[in-house]
Amino acid sequence: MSLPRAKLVKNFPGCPVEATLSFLDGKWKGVILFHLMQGTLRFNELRRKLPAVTQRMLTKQLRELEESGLVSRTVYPVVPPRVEYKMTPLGTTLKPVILALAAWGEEHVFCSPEAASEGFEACATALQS
Amino acid sequence: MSLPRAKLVKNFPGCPVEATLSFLDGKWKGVILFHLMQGTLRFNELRRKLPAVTQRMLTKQLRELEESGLVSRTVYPVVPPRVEYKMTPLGTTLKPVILALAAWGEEHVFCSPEAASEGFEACATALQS
DNA sequence: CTGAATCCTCGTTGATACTG
DNA sequence: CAGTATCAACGAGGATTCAG
Repeated sequence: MSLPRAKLVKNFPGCPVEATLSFLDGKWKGVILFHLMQGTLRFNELRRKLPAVTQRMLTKQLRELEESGLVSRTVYPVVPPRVEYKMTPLGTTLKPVILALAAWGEEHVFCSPEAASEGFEACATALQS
Repeated sequence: MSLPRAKLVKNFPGCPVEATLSFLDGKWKGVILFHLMQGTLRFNELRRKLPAVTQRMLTKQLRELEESGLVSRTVYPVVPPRVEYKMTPLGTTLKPVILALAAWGEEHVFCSPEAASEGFEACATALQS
């Protein structure tokens, strides 16, 4: 494996589970990663995927993901500005983890038809390939 | 599946990943679950496994895990008090998730020989059975 | 469109001491 | 041993405004 190691921004953890969780810290990183698994997204596209997140928070979490080396940020020098976010190669190694999280959430938490109809399951299974 | 659904303590999430993460929220739940995967543990045994956590926080996180239905708490009416914590059947369904988190942490975060020598890998693989 | 800069609140966490 | 109680501090996160 020649991938760069994930950068530990905060204190060194005492356990690998804690280590991984520290990268998903904050309230939105897991969800951001989940959506970026499906491909590159622009800033406002991400905002629409995360109806509850503040602009400020989305920016902040994205910066932290970038600093961790899980997400890359590409700025196109055009007017109006265009900024695209996508997973880095290191970020894609988190796919099995995100999928495990999503699968458990679907199986043991979600129950409403609304949630089921949003296509989480189809999305997740499609990403398994 | 006849298991009870995990109880959503806080706001209803908009995504299954967020849902699962909400159960691992707080700084220690993931690690607690990781250690309880290996079997029942008493309160002070858990404290020794989590050198950095305060007594107050450990109690709080355990209560939240109990409220979520992931961990059970058994009090033995003896002197001195004896309280045992173990995963519920629902909690054990999180094993694949915890293992995924642990595996990624080992692969992409940990690098120090000290950490490696603590037997995380051996522990995790042993639990796969 | 994609942010940065402020200000402010509220919850989480730590420290410490006490108890059955 | 396994907690509870209380106080204080910090910082994550929200609301709002300004900018290239």
